[in-house]
Amino acid sequence: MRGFKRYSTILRLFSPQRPNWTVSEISQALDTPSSSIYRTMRELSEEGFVEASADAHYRLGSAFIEFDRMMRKTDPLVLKGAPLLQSLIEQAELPCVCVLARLYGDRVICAVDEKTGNTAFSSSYERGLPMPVLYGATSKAILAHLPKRRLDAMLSDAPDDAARSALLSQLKEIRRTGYCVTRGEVDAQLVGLAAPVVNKDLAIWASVSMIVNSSDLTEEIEARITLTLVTLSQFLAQKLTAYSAGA
Amino acid sequence: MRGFKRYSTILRLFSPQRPNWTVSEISQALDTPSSSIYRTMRELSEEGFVEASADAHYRLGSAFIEFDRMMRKTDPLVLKGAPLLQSLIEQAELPCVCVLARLYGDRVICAVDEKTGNTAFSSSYERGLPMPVLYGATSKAILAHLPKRRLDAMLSDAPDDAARSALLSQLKEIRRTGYCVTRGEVDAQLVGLAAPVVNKDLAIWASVSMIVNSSDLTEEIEARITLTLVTLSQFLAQKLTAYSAGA
DNA sequence: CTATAAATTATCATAAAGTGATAACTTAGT
DNA sequence: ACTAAGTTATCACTTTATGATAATTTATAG
Repeated sequence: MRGFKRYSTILRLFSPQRPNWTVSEISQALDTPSSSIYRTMRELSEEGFVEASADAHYRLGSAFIEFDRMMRKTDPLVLKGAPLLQSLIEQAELPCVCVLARLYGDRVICAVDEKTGNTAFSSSYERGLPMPVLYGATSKAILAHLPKRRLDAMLSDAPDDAARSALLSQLKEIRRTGYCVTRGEVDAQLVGLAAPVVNKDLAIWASVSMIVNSSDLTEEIEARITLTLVTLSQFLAQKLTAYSAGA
Repeated sequence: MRGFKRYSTILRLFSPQRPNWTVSEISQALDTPSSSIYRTMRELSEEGFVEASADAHYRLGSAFIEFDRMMRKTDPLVLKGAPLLQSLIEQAELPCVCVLARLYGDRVICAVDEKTGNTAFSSSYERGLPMPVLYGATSKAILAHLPKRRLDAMLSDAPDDAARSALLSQLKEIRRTGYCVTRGEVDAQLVGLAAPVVNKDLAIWASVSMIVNSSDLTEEIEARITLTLVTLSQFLAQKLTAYSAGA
C-alpha cells in the first residue's frame, strides 16, 4: 500500500459495526506485520486521527470532530444551505426529513439534515452516511447537471443499458422541470422530492430534498413541495454564486 | 516532511480564516515544489479528505463528515454522554451551555455540546474547537485524575512554578470534592462548573460541565448545579464501565 | 515485590516509494 | 486557433518505509 491510501485504508476499517481494532487485528486484516502497524498507528494517534483505548485497542480520534467543525464553519454548501434548510423544516406542514446532499466520489453524502419533531418514520438519509448515486430523488437531482464525462463514469454501475437510458431520460426531465420525485427507491413507503443545486465555480454538485411518507402525499401537497424546493434550490444557488464572487 | 504528518500538515492549513488554498499557495507555505503538492492533493482528494474547487482552489472534503458520523455513532463518550447532556439541558433552569469535553493531545476538545434555547450569551466552548488545557473548569476537571506523567507534560506550559503549585492544589481539591468551579478564566462574565468523567479501561479522560452567566449564579444555584454535575459524571462513568465490559 | 506475558518501541539491512526538475498534456478563456 | 494557467507524466536520485528481530516497557497475577 502506498501514499495516503496506506492511512485511509486503516481509518476506513473503523465502522459502526466494528469501532474498535487491536494492532494484531489490523495486522491480520491488511496482511501486514504488526511492527509496521504499530508505527503507522503511532503516526495516526500523534495527529489525533486515532486514539489508543486500553487493551491494545484503538478507536477513531477527536481530530475528526475538529475537522468536522471546520467543515460546518467553512463549507459553502453547509454554510449557506443550513439556515435555508432550517427555515424549510419550520414551514413544513407534514412529518418529513430535509436534506442537503452532494456528490462524494462515486456516491452521494448528506451534508446537512433536519427533521420535523414529529417524525414517526425514519429515512435512510442521515448526515455523513454515503448513499448510492443512481437511486432516489436526492441522487438523481445531483446527476442531472453533471458533466457527461463524470456522468458516464457513474453510469457504469447501472444494471443494464435499459436502466441507463431510462435514467438519462429521467435526468433530462429533471433539467426541464427543475425537480425530481421518486417513490420507494431508497426506503419503502417513503417518497423523495429533490431539486438540483449546482455551482460550477465552486465545483459543487448537490441537491436539496424532502423525504415524506407516501401516505401523506396528495397531488396538491406534492405540487407545493416541489415548487418550494425549486425556489429554494435557486435561491441557494444564488447564495453560492455570491459567495464564490465574494471569496 | 515524513509519514502521515506530510498529509496532516496540509490538512491543518485549512482554517475558518482561510478555508481555500491553491496548490501554489500550499507550495509556498510549505516550501515544497508544486509538482509534489499536486501529487499529494490528488491522493487526498481521491480519498475525499479534500475537494477540488474551481480556479485551482481546494477545500476540505466530505470524508470528514463521514468520519464525524462514525464518531457520533461509535465513540463511547459521545454515545453514552449525549443523551445525558440532553436531559441535563432540559432540566436547566437558567440560560447555559452544557459540554462534554475530553483530552485531545495537549488541549481539550468539546465532543458534545447543548445549549438552552434562550442563551443570550455565547460561550467559547463549541463542539470541535480545541481549548487550552490549563484554564477553565472544563479542563481542570479533566486534569484532576490524569496520571502524573501526563500531567507533568501538560504543566510545562504553565507560566511559572507558582501557577503550577496553585493548579496542583486546585486539582487535589477537585479530587476531594468531585467538582470544579472557575470564574471568568475562559470568557469574562461566565462561570464554568465541571465534574471529571474518567474511565481508565477506555483511556477516557473527560469532563461534563455547565457554563452560565456569573450574574445568574447564586450560592444556592451553584450548590444545586455542582451536585447535579457530580451525580451525572458518576452515572456516566458507570455507563462507560458497563460499555467497556460489554464490548 | 517479583515473575510472567503482553504490548510497544527500537534497530537496521533491504526494498520501495517519495522527490522535484522538466516536459507533456488539458482546459478555459480570448 | 491561440494563449496561459492548471494539471499530470516522466525519471534519475534520494529518502523513507518495510519487516524480521531484539530490546524495552507495561500490565497482571501470584
